[in-house]
Order: sequence, then structure tokens, then C-alpha cells
Amino acid sequence: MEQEVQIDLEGEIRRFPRGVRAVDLPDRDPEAVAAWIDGQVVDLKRPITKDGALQWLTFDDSSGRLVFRHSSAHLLAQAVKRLWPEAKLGTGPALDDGFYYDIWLPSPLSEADLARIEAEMRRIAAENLSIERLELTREEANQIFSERGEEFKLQIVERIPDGAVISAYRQGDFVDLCAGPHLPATGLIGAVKLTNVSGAYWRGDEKNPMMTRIYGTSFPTEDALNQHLERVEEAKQRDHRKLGPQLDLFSFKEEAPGFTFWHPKGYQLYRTLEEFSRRLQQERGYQEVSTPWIYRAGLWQRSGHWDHYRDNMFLVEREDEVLGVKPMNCPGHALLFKGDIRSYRDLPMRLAEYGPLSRFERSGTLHGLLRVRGFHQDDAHLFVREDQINQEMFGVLDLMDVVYRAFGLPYEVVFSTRPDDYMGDLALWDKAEAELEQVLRDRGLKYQINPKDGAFYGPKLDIAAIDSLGRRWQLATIQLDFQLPENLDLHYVDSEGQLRRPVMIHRAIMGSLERFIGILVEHYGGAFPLWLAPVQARIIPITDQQTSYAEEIRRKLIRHGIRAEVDSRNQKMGYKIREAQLEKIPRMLVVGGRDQENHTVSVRTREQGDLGAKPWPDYLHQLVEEAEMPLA
RNA sequence: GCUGGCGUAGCUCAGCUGGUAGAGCAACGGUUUCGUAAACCGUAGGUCGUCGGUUCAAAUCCGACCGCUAGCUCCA
Repeated sequence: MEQEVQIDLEGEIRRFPRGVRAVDLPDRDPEAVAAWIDGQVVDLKRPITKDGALQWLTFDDSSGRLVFRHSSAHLLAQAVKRLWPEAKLGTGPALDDGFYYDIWLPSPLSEADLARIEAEMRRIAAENLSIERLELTREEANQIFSERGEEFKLQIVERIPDGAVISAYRQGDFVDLCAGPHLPATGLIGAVKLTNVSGAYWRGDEKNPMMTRIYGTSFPTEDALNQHLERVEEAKQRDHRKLGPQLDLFSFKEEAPGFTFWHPKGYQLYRTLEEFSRRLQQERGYQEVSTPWIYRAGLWQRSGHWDHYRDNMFLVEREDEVLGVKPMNCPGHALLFKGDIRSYRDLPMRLAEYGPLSRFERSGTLHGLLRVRGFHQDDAHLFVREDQINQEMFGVLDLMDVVYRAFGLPYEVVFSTRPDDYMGDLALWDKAEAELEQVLRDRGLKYQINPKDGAFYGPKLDIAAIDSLGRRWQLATIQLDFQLPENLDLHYVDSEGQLRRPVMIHRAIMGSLERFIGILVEHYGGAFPLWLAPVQARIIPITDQQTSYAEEIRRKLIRHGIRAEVDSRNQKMGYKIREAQLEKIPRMLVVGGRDQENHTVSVRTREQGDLGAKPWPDYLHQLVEEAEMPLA
């Protein structure tokens, strides 16, 4: 057996004694936190026994960062164990921008405790304890963790299959069961911050004990940590729950948890979106309807909602009868479809509705506009012949593309296929799935497949949009449904005079308008593009000599469909500009004596500032053009 | 729903270990009539989330409830 290994270090092949550790190699990157050796992230202290290429991983590599954060989680656990020896450790993984550890504690933690733990973590980091990997037999592992009273760790050991390596990492007197890899020593963790505490069930199961989950983040230096904290603060400023009330768009009141109060400006925004959707859909042959929002339980029983969705419905009881408030429009649209004899020539029939929907969401899950109990969708149901599925799906995907491009939202498609508990005819499923894939290919869309994640009534496409902060939001959903037409006995007459079953396509593009607005507020940071802005132009007279001229301009703008208002308050121009800017109004039209005389407006835009005086009627027409909806 | 945290004027927040509330901004009134991000003076505004308890005395301590929030769970 050879006594040496060949290691490819940045293209240079060098020989070292077998079992050499990366940490001992010459020219080691001083910032390295781990190494990448032949496709595997390993500890710097792991003996190298095979030839291969080695790359240093630092905090700037995502896999290096995960190692760093994972070791930070151990640091947290060690600190907690020092302060509360009776604490029992659960699991503590690294996250994208930090880490957490689930720990069972005898009593709840307070904010002050977090500071204490943080201080202890800094102390341990300063001690610069060496982190060592141990490989254990099952017996050794059981012994170590039962001695320490780590019952949760014992449960994890139990689940490790025979033959797998059981490893643990030791730093000082602290040992944690862990696959690794880890930093070579605690001293590399230069800055830590514990951010919040919450509860989490052991293994995520409500029946298991509740652990305390402590979240934190860590960086090599204080500077990097501070930068990160600033970014978090910025994201917080963009939070729709903060911006919404600040921009006077909407509010929530404790008298109606989960339902939105739309203020005038927010409702304007809402109506603009609805109108945008309406116009796009009208062009594409959709017909808008309005259907009842409360139905007798019998309908929900026939539609299948009673069995599958009742817990999420608001139910009312009157005259010894139970009625359900609709959580979705499909049964209503199906009833409307069924109300007449339909010919194959009537199909596809595309019914759209923006009416109110309500779903009972558990109190703990409500979250601003993103998770509400009362909402409205840009909803539609297409009743189609089997031979029209392809063409209609194509049309829906086309519409979706127009909508998302209008908001500058790139998107990803996930195709969910037949689940195990599917209903209906297997051959029809196969055919539908094949057609959906064909449509995706026809449109040249890249997509991921989520096997067995479809609805029980049909396969579906879920579309996730990526916002300006890089976050993914599941928005549109397009679902084929073979089941509801069956359950509600829908049919049409084909060219031979035979009764046939239509297929239903459920689809929403923006999804819930409430949720979509919440996302848009954060996507734009409240600075909506001109066509969406609730107030598009604010007219700012410099002195009260110009109020009538300002008023005349406002009337013209309004007549041309521009949402404009005059700030006639007794304040200096600079003050009014500042307020308009803070309210993120896209255009400010300053009118002073000179403007009145020359028949101009002095234009200031939210982004570019002062553009100087523009001849008046000309600017009106320019603005009208700039404010057009992006319909194509 | 479960576990933690939070709840003081419209908003942002102060109010130490109990002695019945304070600032800035906003609002309102007046003065000022002003050219691209905050003029000046004044006034008013709160049963401290709700209910109950401890206490001579509760924004402050305790309990329950409501709401929000971080998560967990759920999600046709």
C-alpha cells in the first residue's frame, strides 16, 4: 500500500504522506472553513487517504457557509448546555442565512436569556476550542448520549441504519451527534447574533413534546454581521404589513381577524388589478359572472368539498339546515353551466369571477395579506371538450405570461402528477398528463415535475414567481378536473347528439388578489409603477395664488383617466414634495406663478427628480400614454 | 389549534425595582405666500388590548381572554 497520496491543489499535483490533514497542508487558504475533496465537503481535519483534487471552501461559498453555520449551531447548543445542564438537545441545522437549534428546556426563555446565551457563545468562541470528529459504534453512541441524558439524540441514533457511520463532534466537554462536517475550531466564529425564539414540536409532530427553537446567525466578522442585520432591517421596511398601513392602503382590525379593510388607495390598487385582469380576459373570450356565496350543504357534499374541505369552511346553521360559505367558485360555476343544455359548439366556455371567497384558516396561520380568511381571486373555470384541453391550456399559459411580465416577475413551473389516492379513469389521467407536458413543451417552458403531488381530481401546474428580493411565491395554479363534472353530472351534446362529459380547468393567475397585492407591495417596496399607483400625480401649487390653475389641471387629468389630486395645504413646496415622495407618488406636478403664466407644469418624477417645466396640454397626453396598462 | 414573544395618543417610541402617563411626527387653530425632500407659534388628543385578582395604591405584579407576531401543524 502506498504511503503517499497525490493531491491536486489548484491545478498543481503534489504528494503528501497518506492521512495528511487539509489543515496541515502548506499554502492553506487562511479563510478556509472546510474543503471540497472530489465532490464531498469534508472537515479540514479529516485525514486524506485517497488521491484527489482539493479546493478550499470559505464562508463565501454556500457550502462553506453551511459548515460555518452548522458549527455555530453547535456553539449555541454548547452555550445552552453550560447555562442549563438539564437541557436536552434535539436537532440544530444550518439555514440559508443562519441556523437554529431545537432544545428542550425546563422553563421558557426570555429576551434576557438570549443575551446571556450569546455572551456564553462568544466566550466559547474566544476559548477557540478544537473541534474533533469522533466515529462511534452504536454501543458507544448509546453510552455517550444516555450518560448525558440526551434522550432525543438516542432516538436519532436508533434511526441510523446499521452499517452507516455514526459520527459525533467534540469541542471541549461538549459532544454532539452529528454527521458534520465542521470547522476546525470554535475561534473562527467571529460574530454571532441570536435573533428569535419560538416553539417547535419534536420531529414536527403535534403529539410530541414542544421544544424551544432558538434562531441565530453568525459571520466571520462583526462587520459582516452588521451588514447582514442592516439587510434584514431593509427587508423589514419593505414588509407589506408595515408599508400597507403606512401608505394607507389597508388595515386589519381585531374585530375581524383575517379579513382586510381596504382603504381608498388600497382599493384603488385592487380595482386596477381587477380591471387589468378583466380586460385581458375579455380579449380572450372569458365571460364574467357572479354566483352565490352561500350554498346548502348538499352541494358541498356532492362536490366532494364536504369530505375533503369542510374543516376549512365557514358554516352557518339556519332553520335546521347547514349552509356553507364558498371557499372557491367551482361548484357555483358548474351549477351555472348545468343550468342549460350545452352544445359542443358552446365549448370552451370560460367563466370568470372575482367574487368573495372565504376559508377558515387556523388563527395561528394568519399572516397579513398573505394568509387571510376572506379574499378574492382572479378565478375562472373553463368547461372544455377533451380535444380542447391542449389549446385551452396553451391559452391560459399565454395569459399568465402576459400578466407576470407586466409586473416584472420571472416564474417557474411545477407540474404535479397523479397522486396515489387519485379518482377517476386511469387512461384519462395518462392522456391528460401527456397533454399537459406537451403544452409545456409547445410553449418552450422549463418545468419541474413533482410526482404524485397533483390534486386527487386531476393533474395540475403550479407557478411560482420570483420577486425583486429573490423570493419565490406560489401564485398561479392551473388544474385539470375530471371529477367535479362527474360528481355534479355535467354534460354537453356532441355533434352526434350524444351526451358527453366536459372537462373543467380551474385556473387563477394572480391567485388571491389580496395576497398578490401583499407580494406586489414588497416586490416594489411600495413604489408602484405609474399604471398601478393609487395616486398617479399630485399637483403641488406653490402658493395659494395657483389653486384654481392647479384645480383646472386636476380636472383635466381626471377626465383623461389619470388619478390626480391637489395638495392645497398651506405648506411650503419642499414640504409637499417631501410628503409626496414619502408616499411614493410617481409624478409631482409643481405649479407656480411662472407655470400659470406660461401655461406649463413643472414635472418631478419619483425616480428622477425635477424634469423642469413642460407645456401643459402636451404633458397631459404624454402622461396618459405613460400610464397605459401593459396589456400585451 | 399548539409553544414562545409582544400589545402605552393616528404613527414611532419613553415611562427604573408598583405612587393613577410623556416626547417627536401626524391632526387641529393661527401667522407666513414660499420654485424641487421638513417654516414658525399655539391647541387638543390616552378608562396604558379586555376582564378579573393581589395591594392603601397597578401601565407596572398575577390569571384568563382577545389580537398581533416568530415558528410548529394544516393547506382542494
